[in-house]
Amino acid sequence: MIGASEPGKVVTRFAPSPTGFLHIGGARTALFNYLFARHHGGEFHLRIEDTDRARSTEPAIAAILDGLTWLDFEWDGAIVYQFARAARHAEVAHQLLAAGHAYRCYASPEDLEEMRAAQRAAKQPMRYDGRWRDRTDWPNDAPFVIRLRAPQTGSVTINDLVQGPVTVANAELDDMVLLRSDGSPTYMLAVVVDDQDMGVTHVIRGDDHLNNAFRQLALIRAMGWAEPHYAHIPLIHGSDGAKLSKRHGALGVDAYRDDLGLLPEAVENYLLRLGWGHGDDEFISRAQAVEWFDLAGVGRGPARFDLKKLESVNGHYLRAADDARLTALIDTKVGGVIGRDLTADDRNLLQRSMSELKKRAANLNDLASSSLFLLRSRPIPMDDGAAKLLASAGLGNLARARAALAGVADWSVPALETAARALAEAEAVKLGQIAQPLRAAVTGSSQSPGLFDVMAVLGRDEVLGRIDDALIATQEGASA
RNA sequence: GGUCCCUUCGUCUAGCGGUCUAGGACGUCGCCCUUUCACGGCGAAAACACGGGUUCGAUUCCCGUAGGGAUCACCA
Repeated sequence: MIGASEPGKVVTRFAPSPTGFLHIGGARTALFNYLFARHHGGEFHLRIEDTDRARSTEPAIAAILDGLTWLDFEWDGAIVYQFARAARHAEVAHQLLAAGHAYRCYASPEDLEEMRAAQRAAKQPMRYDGRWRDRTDWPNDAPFVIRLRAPQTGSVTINDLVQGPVTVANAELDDMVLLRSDGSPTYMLAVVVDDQDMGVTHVIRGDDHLNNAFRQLALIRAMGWAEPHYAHIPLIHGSDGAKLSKRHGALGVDAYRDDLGLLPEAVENYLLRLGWGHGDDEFISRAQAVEWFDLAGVGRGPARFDLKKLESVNGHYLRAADDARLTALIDTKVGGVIGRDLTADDRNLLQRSMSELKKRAANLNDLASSSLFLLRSRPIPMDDGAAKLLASAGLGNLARARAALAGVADWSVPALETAARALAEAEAVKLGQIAQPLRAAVTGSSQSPGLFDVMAVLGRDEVLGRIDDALIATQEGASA
């Protein structure tokens, strides 16, 4: 036993193959395992299935751990590396062989390919035909594999916690390979032995493994081990209903963080609601998720991935997030664009604007780009909308607005607004006639947070300076 | 193709025989708020795949059909 556990305690595990990044489907499987374990006060373990030496990589392992850590799915105990346990797997295979529950098969890959070709031609199901099942006339030095002597009659029913009772006839299953001719264990053997040794009580995984469960059960029964509970959750599909691929956002979770600028709690909440629901609740905290999560509520059909909804959920969490945290999260993004490290003053400026900025952003990238105008040095760049506003407003209005603002003694939001409104009234124009050109001059854009809020945070000198910049630029543009 | 599984608005879902004139959310559209954009508020269009049963009564139970998915390696 390598996974410490008390009798009756729930033990789950997440067991990814380190052949690539932690993708969104894997993250959801991890989430469900994590939540189920925590809900029952049990343990959540992590096992890296690195038996495929050709495809397993160190960077992939690092990416998986990084993703789980970012999502805050804290695992219990030490990480189990499957490859390191190969000797134990082989030991079980030989135990089975000695007990007569497994046998040597000397069929070569070519023999088997020939067999399958014949089955294909005859439109028969392609299954190992058991040709070595009862033979003992073993060639001396020929390589062989060890196959499980699986039951051939009757049927097996799994009471899957998600799928319900599922029955498969044993005749549908063939004798799977346990130990390869080079002595290495197959996945089927390794999974069963590791789950057993780790004390896993609930196997929660993608439903691409549902068929495997029946064969694994045969192995478990041959060993006389305790049978775990199974829960096979449907895979996530792309927006077109096809299997999730890179086209639909089957990215590593690091891409959700770095490229899409999403918050981990948003990704978690979205993943939780994908295939599972709790009444009409849309926003569910970690604590609530732990309290409410159950496997029976997981849908049996594949759910489609919807980036729009994920972004919407992210917007919700962004608006709820702490201003200092958000400021820290966009720090390097912003610094990269303006071409310098942020100063303490910069950060202070960002943080004081954050409550307004975050209402307008769906992700951290939007948040960072919408905050740039605060930190840019004069003269700040004008976008097309701003240039158009300034050109049509004319010099007079902007100059009069500047004069009105310059006369404001107390540089506060209400005082600035009062001054602008007074000017609009005196000129007999709508406030927008005054505010829009000002917005363009001060923010370089036709869209921004509340103008008076912006002016208040930027300060008198900076605001008047920016207006002067715009006046000069407009004058030059008009005379050119 | 064999086996297994699934099927409520475009999408995620609520519903677990009568509460359904089928609820919520995203998206879409309209209105309000308003100095812009957002946020927020209000409202609209939008679904029980189809056909048989069972039942006094089916979105809910059963069986077909269609559609979708998973899987059939000395890969995991």
